[in-house]
Amino acid sequence: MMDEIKAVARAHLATAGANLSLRAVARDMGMVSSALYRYYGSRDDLLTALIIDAYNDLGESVEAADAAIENRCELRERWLAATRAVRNWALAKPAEYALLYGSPVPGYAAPTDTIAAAARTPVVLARIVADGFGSGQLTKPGYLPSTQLAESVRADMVRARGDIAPELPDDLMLAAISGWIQLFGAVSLELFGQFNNVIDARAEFFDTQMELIADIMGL
Amino acid sequence: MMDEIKAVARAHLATAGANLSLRAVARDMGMVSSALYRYYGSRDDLLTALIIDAYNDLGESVEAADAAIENRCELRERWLAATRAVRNWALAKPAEYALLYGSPVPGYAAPTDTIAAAARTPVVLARIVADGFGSGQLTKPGYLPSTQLAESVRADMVRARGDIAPELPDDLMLAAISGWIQLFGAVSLELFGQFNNVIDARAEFFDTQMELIADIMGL
DNA sequence: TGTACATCAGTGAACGCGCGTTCACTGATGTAC
DNA sequence: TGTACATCAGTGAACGCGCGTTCACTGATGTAC
Repeated sequence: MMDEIKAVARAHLATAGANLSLRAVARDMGMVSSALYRYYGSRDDLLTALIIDAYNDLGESVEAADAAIENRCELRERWLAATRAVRNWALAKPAEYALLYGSPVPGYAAPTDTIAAAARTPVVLARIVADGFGSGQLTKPGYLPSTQLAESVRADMVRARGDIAPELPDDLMLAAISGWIQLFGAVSLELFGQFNNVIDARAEFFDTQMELIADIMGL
Repeated sequence: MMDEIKAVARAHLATAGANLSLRAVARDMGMVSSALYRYYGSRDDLLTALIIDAYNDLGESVEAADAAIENRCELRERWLAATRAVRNWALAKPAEYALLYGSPVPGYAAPTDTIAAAARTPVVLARIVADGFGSGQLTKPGYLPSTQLAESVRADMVRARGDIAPELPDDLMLAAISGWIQLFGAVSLELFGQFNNVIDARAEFFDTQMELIADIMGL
């Protein structure tokens, strides 16, 4: 059924990148290409389903990694566990990572259905900081920026913390977003080949970066 | 001649992404597709030429932005100018940015010819830190990590600073690389759509991030 | 218990298009004697 | 000044392949009477 189609399509992503071919998927399933139209209205619909699945799969991994830290006050442990989960997921499923965080697929515009699934991972990261603030354990980032926040950036921070952590101060929210950027920057540069001939000790290097940004966040 | 082919191919990248089509390029030039083979041995050769050109174009922008800061001791100004040049270039040429820093093109392996061109931008960034250290102005990062560097990461730092700044201490080199990650993380997340519905004040937000990381680097 | 009908997953042919690459060739230009 | 030749950019047909999507259809299964 639909799940089997997605499974085969996922396998194809791994070799063909985002150039997903309906005919190739059908071929692998021993079907004729037109049969897929009973399940997905078009190639883009299938792609959307794959993207949502991938966001959810990543989100679940990260949620599980965070949840596995029993002492919820060990904020740094939670941060390290969650960020490692992102990297491990990306290494295990590079094509799906590229689908989510790589170059946009030409001619494909992600529908709004994807945004809830896309938010799961950032929410875990934000929640770590919010939990720390909520318990009084974390009152300010480990490093306060020397420059003042522009009003427009402040407005973005207000919206970004939204329902997750409405009471979180701007500078903590900004620190969390910096961590988010550092995390996905590190994973993307590694996966997309920019570490070749530069960084060999990749897991250790990643940990170093995440420890550093944890310091900055004050975890 | 060859430059005109590349110019047309670049225009195609903008609409078709990395799915560059030789036939489409030839069509736009009013030629027959086989004529291109007089200039490029294959589609991959053309792609390689475009990648090298793009790395050089970006590198030149960044070098020029850095060089425009007359007082070479204004390290923070140099850092902000160089990083803004990366972002501006990426916004002006999103398809070329995606070609360099986005998902790898399926079935294409970048030849080693690209690495010298690819290094130009990182070299500018590293040189800013190295200049600061060389002049005695910058002796340590603005924030010292709480954890010790693993031996394997230390070895990568040694190689990474290579000929650019052989005398640079590990922690400064690491800070520079963190800046590199933050920079490309911020640009990639913005360009690849992860800021949609999250960050609106993009230029200001980018500056905020680059100021913060400049603090961390000690600039 | 047996017949008539509806459902619906999957077929196969077709439409109209795309692609990279090869290969023998044309025909204008420039050079050598 | 005029002819013979070489160069070489670009042609056009072909090979063998790919694609997404549509549409009338087959044929097995399950349901209703």
